[in-house]
Amino acid sequence: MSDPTQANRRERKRLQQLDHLADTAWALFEAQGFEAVTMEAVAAAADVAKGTLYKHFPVKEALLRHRFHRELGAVWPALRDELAALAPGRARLARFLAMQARWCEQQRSYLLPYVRYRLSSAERFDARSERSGMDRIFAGLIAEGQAAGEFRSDVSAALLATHLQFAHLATLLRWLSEDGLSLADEMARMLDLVCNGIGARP
Amino acid sequence: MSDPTQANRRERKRLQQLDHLADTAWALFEAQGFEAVTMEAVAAAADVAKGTLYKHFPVKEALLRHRFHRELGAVWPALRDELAALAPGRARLARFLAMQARWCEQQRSYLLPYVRYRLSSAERFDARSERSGMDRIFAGLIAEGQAAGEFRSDVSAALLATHLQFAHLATLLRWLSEDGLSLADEMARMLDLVCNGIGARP
DNA sequence: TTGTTTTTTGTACGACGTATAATAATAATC
DNA sequence: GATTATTATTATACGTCGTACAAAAAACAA
Repeated sequence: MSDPTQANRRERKRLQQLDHLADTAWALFEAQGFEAVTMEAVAAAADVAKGTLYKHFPVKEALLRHRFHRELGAVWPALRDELAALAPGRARLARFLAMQARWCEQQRSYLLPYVRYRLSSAERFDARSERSGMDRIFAGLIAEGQAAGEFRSDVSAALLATHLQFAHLATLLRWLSEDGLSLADEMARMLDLVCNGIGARP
Repeated sequence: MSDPTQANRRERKRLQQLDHLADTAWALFEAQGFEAVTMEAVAAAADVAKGTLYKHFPVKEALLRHRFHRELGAVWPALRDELAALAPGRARLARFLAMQARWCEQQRSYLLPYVRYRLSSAERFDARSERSGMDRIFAGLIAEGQAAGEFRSDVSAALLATHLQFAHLATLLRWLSEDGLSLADEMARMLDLVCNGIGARP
């Protein structure tokens, strides 16, 4: 296991299996709904033992996460180019959130368990754990804005990003729980709150 | 059941039972730790069937919630008087958070499951559900600040309060997950972020 | 090939939370 | 005060989650 190319092969195979598991799970979710699909069913459909499934995806919501992460990864490069045309900082953030909102509207049925999962899992605070797609993107956009002087720099970019992300998740949760809200509007208001704060302008 | 005094008696008895259940549960938690105590054990210790316990406390964390709610209710009147001496808005909020931080430090071991529970339960967005102690207090402090012109009024007090509360929970979660942080400091910084936003001051 | 390490498997387990039919307790009606 | 209707409680069974672990299989190194 000292050979690096062997280790890479191993890792590539592992990633393939992750995709395989997440894909079969996704097919079941679409057919029967997230709640109705049990982990055993996913394992069976993927021709894998329960324990193996759990090893790679310790909770059911992690299957959603993998899928979303991959989807985001696929469109991110193009998105990134489009954002580059905008001023760093708030403008890019606003555009990103607007696009994200459209995507969320299509994933609405899977979003509630996912948002809950993200909110209650503390992994994002573990410095050693790899940041997920959204985490990294938020962090990047914040850091850019900070560098451009659009965001305050007396607080670390990581903390600002966390702050933004919680507000983001909270907005999603509210949108999911109440009817008749426009997600794009709510996201725009959220960004306004996060950037300007709740204090009255003097 | 049309007699209001009968209904009140009923309700009083129900509340007593809630307290009884939460108290016995709390005793077990202190003896064995939250995770180690099963719901069946709580039910047995309270001389009640499992189903009854679940009827009143649908998830284990709700037992913590009841306890915390009651504790807060006990000290709130005095706290409220003390806060009244301060200017409405940010000053009161800052003081309240500082006191809350001291209390949280004593409850640290129970706080992680509780914070996770609060974050992932969407009940606070259900307009029909009664707001919990902290919810109501945040909402009140925000509304006071809004009335005094310290907080912006182009956004509803409810939304501002939600924003604050998520930031609050996020800060708790971070404090619980990382070592060596001063909760009071983190709360102060959080309030600064919430009030002033992440945008650079012009 | 042989020996070693890592992964997968199968299965059992404890706890959560749900559901339900039978039973007890409480309120309302006569 | 006895009777009926309502509501709360009980006991129990159930499905699922997520964990644990020993046995088997696969991948790797020699």
